Amino acid sequence: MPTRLSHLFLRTLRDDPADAEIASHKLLVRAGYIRRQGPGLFAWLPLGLRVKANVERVVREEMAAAGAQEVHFPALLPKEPYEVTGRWEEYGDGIFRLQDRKDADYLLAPTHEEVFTLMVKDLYSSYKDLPLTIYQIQDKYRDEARPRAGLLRGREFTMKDAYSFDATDEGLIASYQAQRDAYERIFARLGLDYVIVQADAGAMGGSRSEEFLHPSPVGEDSFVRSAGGYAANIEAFTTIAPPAIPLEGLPSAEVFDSPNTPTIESLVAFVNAEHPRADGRAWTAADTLKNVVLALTHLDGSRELIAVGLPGDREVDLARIEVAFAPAGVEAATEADFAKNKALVKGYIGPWATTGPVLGETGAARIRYFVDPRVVEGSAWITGANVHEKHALFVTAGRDFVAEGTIECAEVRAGDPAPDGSGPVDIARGIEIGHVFQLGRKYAEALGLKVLDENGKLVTVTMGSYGIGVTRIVAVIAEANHDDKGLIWPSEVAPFDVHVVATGKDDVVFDIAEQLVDGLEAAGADVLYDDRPKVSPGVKFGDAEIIGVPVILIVGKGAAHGLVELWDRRTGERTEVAISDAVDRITMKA
RNA sequence: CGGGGCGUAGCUCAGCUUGGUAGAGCGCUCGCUUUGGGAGCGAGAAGUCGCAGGUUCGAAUCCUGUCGCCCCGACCA
Repeated sequence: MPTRLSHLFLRTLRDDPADAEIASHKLLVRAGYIRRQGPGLFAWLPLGLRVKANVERVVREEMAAAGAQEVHFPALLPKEPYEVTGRWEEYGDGIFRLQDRKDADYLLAPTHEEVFTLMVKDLYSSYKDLPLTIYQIQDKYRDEARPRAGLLRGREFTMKDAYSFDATDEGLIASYQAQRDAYERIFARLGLDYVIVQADAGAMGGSRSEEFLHPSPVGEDSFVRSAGGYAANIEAFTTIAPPAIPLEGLPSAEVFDSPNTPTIESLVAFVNAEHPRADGRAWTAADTLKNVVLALTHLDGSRELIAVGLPGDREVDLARIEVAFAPAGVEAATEADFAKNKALVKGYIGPWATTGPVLGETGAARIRYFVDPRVVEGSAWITGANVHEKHALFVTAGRDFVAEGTIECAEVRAGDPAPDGSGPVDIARGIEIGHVFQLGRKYAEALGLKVLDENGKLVTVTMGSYGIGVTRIVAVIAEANHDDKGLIWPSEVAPFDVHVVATGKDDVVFDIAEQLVDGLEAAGADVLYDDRPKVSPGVKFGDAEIIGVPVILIVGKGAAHGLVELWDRRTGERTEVAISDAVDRITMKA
């Protein structure tokens, strides 16, 4: 049966909704695919549901081809499994929690590693049962601090999440590769550009992790890539450390007065004026060591001050630092923090003083100290002397101070060298549409998922988890496929194969249109039929454009002469065809 | 959580400075006309002006509080 526009639950809107910023959000609402229900919550209308179902169909087909089996878990789950793995606490405010009538704690699952693991533990106990990959397409819930951009970041969203279970490391690699390959096929079929980037695996506790990013200026993820093929999420980018310098013969550190130089800029100007370099080159911000005091908030709520040292020409990147300290939170230290720690002289902090080390657990400030990878042994810096209006020259790493370790704490810049030697990187924005993880044994260990191997020994299963954001993909496709008139769906996910528009006041056009609709349906096409009487052609054409079915068949003024028009929504091209040829032309195309 | 903005009809918004019976366009209903690019005329339905308190003879408008939403940042598999 064709879908008749006269009865379809749809109202297209002439104005952009006031709360929408990006094209996909505006158009999906205006074209009647979705409606907002609350912050980050959307209802799906008939058109939207069809597109979403098409995305899910592609995912299901490729999951099946990759040997994954579909299951379905509740979105509402008891907290216990999440307590065992620590995620009940780790998620903090990030999940929706609720109680039943007996006050037992539940959550709306943000992701399902725990219960998949437990289900496999319940049913399987032999290596012969593995490998196994199971998946579901299920709504997920996250209490996002700030939902935004319509479907791109919602608090309820549909995700395909797959989990692989293997007895061996080699098995995990194969299972991971099978999902990764499936993802490439899925995105190719959906016509979506993507870049596979190295991701930070730390938070999920795994060994290898890659994200599929769709490059887009509205994306929330920054990633870097080099012409030589390196690509990484900016949080996973690693800095090449320069070679260490032998300490012998290096000049000693010397403290100097530096009145009114609380910033890097003022300091550089001052040393160039008062302590110029012997070699004639001017000092730059990159010669200074900037020490920034941060506060970690650990899972138990305790607060720990730390310091990071990095070249003064770089800003700190808190997101990259978070990776190093996950799951602890990181924020800049407050005035109160400085007030409590007298050894930290704001504006003049350095790792070293004439009285000995200052930063570091054994230093005067008694806080842990980490440095950027560029701060290698033998590198000498201009840095704070821990006395108000005093700095020091030639403070040398490995001699005057020793850091607890190196961490990635500095911003990444376009032009920085890729760690694999493939050249300088540039920085772009992307939308995460898929993520594959080698989880390893973290969850299996915590939940006790073991199988007997061929020697009769119990071994812990190794796992992978693989996500695709289904609702997000609907938005991304809309974002990538529209013009100023409306949506333009790729045929694989379009809500209909063809949109038949009957226009005119003569009953003949409607009779001919009905026959064409029947013919198209008989040939297997999904048809949207604009059968509305007394609606002007302009309105019908406008609705066809905003709805975005790629193939439009206009039955109108030419119908009496045996002609209809084929309208390609993407190119705008209209072709007159004989009524008798119309069905074949369309179904061949589709 | 920090900064900014906004809450008035289904939607997009005006009115608020300077208090005096609630407005427009779109959409919706009915009638007539119109039918290849969001049509015309006429007649309608539709709003606790986010909420609560206060000032006042009188509050959408002024004051206080509060809730919500949007944007930027922070956060975010």
